[in-house]
Amino acid sequence: MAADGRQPSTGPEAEQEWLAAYDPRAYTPIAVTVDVVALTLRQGSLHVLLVERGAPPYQGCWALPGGFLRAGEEGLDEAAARELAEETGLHSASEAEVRRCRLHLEQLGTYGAPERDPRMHVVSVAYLAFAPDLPDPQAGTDAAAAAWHPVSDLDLRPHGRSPAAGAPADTHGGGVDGRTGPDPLALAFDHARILADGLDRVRAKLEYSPLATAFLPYDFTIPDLRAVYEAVWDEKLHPGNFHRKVLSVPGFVESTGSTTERGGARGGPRARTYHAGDARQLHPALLRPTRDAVDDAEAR
Amino acid sequence: MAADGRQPSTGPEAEQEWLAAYDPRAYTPIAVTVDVVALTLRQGSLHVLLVERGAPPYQGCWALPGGFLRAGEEGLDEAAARELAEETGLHSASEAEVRRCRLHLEQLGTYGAPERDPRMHVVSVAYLAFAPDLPDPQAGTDAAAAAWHPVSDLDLRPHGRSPAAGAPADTHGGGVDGRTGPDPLALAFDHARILADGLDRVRAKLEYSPLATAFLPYDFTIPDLRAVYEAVWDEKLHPGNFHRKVLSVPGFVESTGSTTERGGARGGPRARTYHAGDARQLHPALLRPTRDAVDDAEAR
DNA sequence: TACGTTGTGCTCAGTCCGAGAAGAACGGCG
DNA sequence: CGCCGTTCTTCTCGGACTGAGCACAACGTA
Repeated sequence: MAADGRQPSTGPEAEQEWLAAYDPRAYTPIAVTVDVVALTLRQGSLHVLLVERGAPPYQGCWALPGGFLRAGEEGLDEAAARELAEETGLHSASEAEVRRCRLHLEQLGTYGAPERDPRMHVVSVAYLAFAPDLPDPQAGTDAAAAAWHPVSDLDLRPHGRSPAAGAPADTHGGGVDGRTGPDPLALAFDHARILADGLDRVRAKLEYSPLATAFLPYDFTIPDLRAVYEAVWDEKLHPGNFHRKVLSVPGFVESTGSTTERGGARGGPRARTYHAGDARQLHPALLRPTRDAVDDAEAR
Repeated sequence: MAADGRQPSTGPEAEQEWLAAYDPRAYTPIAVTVDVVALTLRQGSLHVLLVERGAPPYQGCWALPGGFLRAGEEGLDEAAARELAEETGLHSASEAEVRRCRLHLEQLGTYGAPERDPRMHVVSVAYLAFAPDLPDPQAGTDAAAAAWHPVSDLDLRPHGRSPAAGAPADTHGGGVDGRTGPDPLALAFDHARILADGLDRVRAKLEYSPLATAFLPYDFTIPDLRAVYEAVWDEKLHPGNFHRKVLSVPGFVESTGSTTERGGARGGPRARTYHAGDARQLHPALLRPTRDAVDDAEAR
């Protein structure tokens, strides 16, 4: 129920009294915040928008963008959209993109463990956003301390846990390409967990929803779309089969009738362009291959 | 972020000041509640646990069981489990069932529109529970006003909206069997929406997760499992193909080696018994048939 | 005992998917 | 300008899976 009105064993008078006693204003307060896991594709790899914390706790750490829900003024979806716009500078830079629905925003989950913030009990509603490649947040705005980070640079293990304790010792393929940072970035609060949940969600969502198009500009090619799937799933896909499959799913993409101006950077013919169709679900789904290995990993 | 600590354009002193100004204690308070969509199977049809409201608003209406999150004392999962136990009388009746993990509880979503409760801004974290057939909530306990209701008796359209306005005019198959109530029960607050989201979730979840077993006792037969799918999806399934499919998915069910004591109520041989396997996902998934019709309905 | 019901297993045809390959268009380089 | 490697697109083929129907045996009930 929204705010409780129960207690059936007594009359309505005691009911009113009990309700008054439960007025949260008189009790330990709870803060409600909205955090956003904003994902985009840059240079073929998945990036997440982070802000640098300027105050303790976790001062200097990177965290998901977010802020308080404005009580009585806005719903959760509005708050998430507002936070994202403030942090990316989207409001001025490319508001047209938002209007064109080139940005997907959905609720991810809510995190409310009492000890997740040392100051007080904070309930955070996390949102997941997919965006096409956006410009860097401009300095001089709210978003000065915000930046896109490659997901592979981040430490997604549970907090502060050493690799030997509990978690499998392998690096999970995050550092095989030898990126710059020797130790992966740790995130503030339980944001590593939230980000990990967001990544699970986006990986699953690409299978049965056409949301991969949200990572691309309005017009795109099938190889562009394949690059999204390959980046999110971290797997190479068979170009021919992917092409056949995408075109066979009704409502996934619609042809524009034209092609790209030039071929690929390393040669190859021009590709036909498409834009997103009107389907909200993919039937049949675009299942990802070699799920058996994933099965084994999850069963452990 | 959990509680904001940003504002990069000024120094840390202004930071502190700003943080203090955002202390939610000083602002309009927000209440956080936890509501539970508890589903079970009774006589072959899906039922949901509801409580009757004893106080305005929506006095006399049925609502989802729920209550306030106890600030600083419990997380969201704990609060949901507590509410469910209080409302069903599970704590005394069949705690063994809970211990055996015969009850599935997962977060469904969070609802925080400012006007969803007329008294104040209430953010509700909804949970979804699957349970085997539980006894009726006993009178004389917290759960006196609680009861299991067939889902098909409820009005799941958006609030107070007449069938002609906006929503399609068809009854969506909810009343074809001519059940007792002439008009379907309306739920308090936005609980019809929450329940509808829960139903969507459970229907989708049966496809790729083995959670159908959460609706059954520890030992069950394949026809029992088929009955769960048929009730949730509201579709008849092919017995032979269902049997083949369930046994072919690794980790879905494990044979106990024995059979039922008697045949079916209307004849037929004894069935072999199984219990849930250790798989957390179904590979390959158990896709539901005739999704094309669903496609059309969702495309509208 | 007869009959309808149902669990379990089988067959068969259609569809889908992974893998490979071919043809054509393109960029870059000598 | 011609060659070569790259890549978009289409095609083929064999295996796997799915939906539909059927068979048979075991069971409850009349």
